[in-house]
Amino acid sequence: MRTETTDHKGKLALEDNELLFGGSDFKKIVSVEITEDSKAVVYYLGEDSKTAAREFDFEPVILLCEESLVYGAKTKPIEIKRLEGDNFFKYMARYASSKALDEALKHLFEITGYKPSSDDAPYLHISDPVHQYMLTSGNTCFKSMRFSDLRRLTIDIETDCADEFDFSNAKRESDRILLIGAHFSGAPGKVEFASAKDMSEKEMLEWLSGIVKKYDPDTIEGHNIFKFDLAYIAERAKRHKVKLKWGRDGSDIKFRKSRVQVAERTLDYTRCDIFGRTVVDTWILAQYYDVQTRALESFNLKHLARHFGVAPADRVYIDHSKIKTSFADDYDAFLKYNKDDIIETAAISEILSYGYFVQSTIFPYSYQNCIVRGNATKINSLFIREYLRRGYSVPKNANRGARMDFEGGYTDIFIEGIVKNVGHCDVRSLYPSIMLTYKIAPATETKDIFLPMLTTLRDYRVEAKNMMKKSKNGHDQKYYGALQSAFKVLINSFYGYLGSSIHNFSDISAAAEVTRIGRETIIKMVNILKTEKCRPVEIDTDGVYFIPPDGVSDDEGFEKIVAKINASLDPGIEVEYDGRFKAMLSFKMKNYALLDYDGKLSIKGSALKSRGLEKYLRSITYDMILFMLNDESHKIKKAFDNYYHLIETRKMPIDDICKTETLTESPKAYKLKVDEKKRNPSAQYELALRSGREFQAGDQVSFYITGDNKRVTAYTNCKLKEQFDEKNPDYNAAYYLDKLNSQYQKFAEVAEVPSAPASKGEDRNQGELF
DNA sequence: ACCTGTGGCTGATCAC
DNA sequence: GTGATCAGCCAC
Repeated sequence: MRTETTDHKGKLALEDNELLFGGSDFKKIVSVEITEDSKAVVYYLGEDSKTAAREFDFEPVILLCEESLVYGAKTKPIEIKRLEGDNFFKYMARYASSKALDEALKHLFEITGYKPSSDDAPYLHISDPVHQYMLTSGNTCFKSMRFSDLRRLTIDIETDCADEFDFSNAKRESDRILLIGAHFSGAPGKVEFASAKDMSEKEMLEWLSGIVKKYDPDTIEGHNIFKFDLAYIAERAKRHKVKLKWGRDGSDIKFRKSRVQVAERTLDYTRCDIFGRTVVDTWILAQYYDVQTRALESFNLKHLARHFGVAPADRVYIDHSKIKTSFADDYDAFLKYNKDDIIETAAISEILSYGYFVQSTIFPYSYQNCIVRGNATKINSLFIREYLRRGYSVPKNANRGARMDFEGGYTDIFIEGIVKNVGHCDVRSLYPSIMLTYKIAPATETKDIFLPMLTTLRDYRVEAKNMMKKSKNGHDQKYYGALQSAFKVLINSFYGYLGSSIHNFSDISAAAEVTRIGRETIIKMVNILKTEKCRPVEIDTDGVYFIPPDGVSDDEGFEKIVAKINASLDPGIEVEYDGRFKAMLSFKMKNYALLDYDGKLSIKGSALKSRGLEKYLRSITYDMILFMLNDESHKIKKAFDNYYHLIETRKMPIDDICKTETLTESPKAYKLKVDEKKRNPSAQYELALRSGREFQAGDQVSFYITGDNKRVTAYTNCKLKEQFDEKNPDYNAAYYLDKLNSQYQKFAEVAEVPSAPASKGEDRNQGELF
């Protein structure tokens, strides 16, 4: 392993590690596809910077627990291999073609009664042929490539439909595409247009197909491209009988309904596959990003561009309801608007997709699937790839069906209220460190690759971080940054993989052991802190906030305390001092706010900063906490009165009043449940159903409450934000004032301010306003 | 068709 | 009113 050296492009020569990057040395692959006549087409970046293709026979395999399972099928395998060891899947049958394999699958279903997709089947068929080919060949995408080598085409369309998110409008005769903009990464900053001003819609679609052919992109990218642009384009193409032959083999683009899991959310979308290319949707990338950071207020492009600081200085914004007028009356602004959208999308994509580009060099999945598949699923493929490479049998999941629960991290709160001079320390990578230190790995993982892989990842991450620091140019710095954070994601997913119950090597009792040691470790930390006369404030899983003894008020003092903790913990378990804070509001478990010595406030926890909270409530919460931590509680009342007045007179803007919620299931699924009394009705779904628009799981709905009583039933007294009329504000002031008041009351005790704010000299008790 | 885990807080709804 | 339950969001 040449981890110290770099190749001619300055990349770490990590890619030689077969455990992580697969056993093939086929470099610069940009895409792998399987054809109907069972050929694997490998597209790669050739010496002349042009994309070339090589074809191989695709001989699909199937794993069996018994050799005899395939006896008697119409087609015979060309090879049956006995895999070593005694894991459940002991035989690998190889077939001459996909067609032959299909016959075998049919036979297997007939004799076992299990479908290939069943977890209980006595055979294992990897249904994604591209994945299977990569898995068995050891190929992965993008090895020895730079992100800038990717040929990326970013597109965005403007249409004259009334609802910018509803592609179903495309079905209407009257609807049409007004503009298509396209940006190729090889010509940064340049956007080409096809406009309804000088082309028919049919010609515009043909123009776009021409652009795809001309630039031969590896990726086609866009914001909300799955749910809007491609769906709309396909619908209009159907109408004009235009074929969208965008595939590298000249094939049509293909659609199918799919879903992607993003933490607790499931997003429905229409997946689009283009032969030899990858579709990248920044909307989906932003969803993943938000799970890690919880920093996004909205997933619209305007908001994202501002968040990532990529909005052009002279950015043109057009209210979507005015798109048509702008097209007719202010065409230059219209073009600039589309161009800005595209430039921003390309920039956001570069930031958010880099990590998946790096992942693609590791996992035997297409770039597209590296984006939409979960981490545990991807990690699973590493084990299977390596087991098969060694000719070793593969276990079947031990926990199927019966889900076992196990205990997680320890969380506690010792002091509630405002505290000053608080330090924080945490165990560096708690769960991975526990797995490595105490050698916890899946029981079924007999070839002993789980921990070595984890060690390698950890070492590589350290190295990537060093390289990042040493980098002399922005490009390298970004690359190593993406690399180290991709490693971090993987490292952290190993524990989740153990605890999952659906993968081949997952092992819940091992996961339970990891968390048990985790709890033991953090309790030990707290006890040492107490011995050192510190007062713990709040702990959560791997870290502690604590007040030091009197007299300790600088980093050195805190570091000494942390050193004491480290001295008592097992080698391999390292505690890091993570900084100190001027003041802290310890509110509830997992809910607190920190004021640092630069005066910056950071807020954590769903009770204090949830997107489910209306903006004005988030805002007053922030104000109150900031005042409290700065010893300016006397200012709270005035702020409260301001908010109160704005709501009372309905001058508070609707953006601050409305609530935005994500539909976690489709309105149809919701309605079924409500009808069967399996769930309660709720406003966002009722509005989605009433709107007439086709909402899907993962879509967001912004709405507000109407009526004049503070105790109205929300789902019968609500309107979409779009229905709001500024000139005739009809939100329920009493309802929102009551919420304002409750929020105030929550903090009144902590802040030691009057418990009943008198806004207009009225008498109020217990915070009751009405 | 898709899936890393547990723990905690809050608001909305409904049965009692 | 109160408690139970669910859904949604968030911390780690």
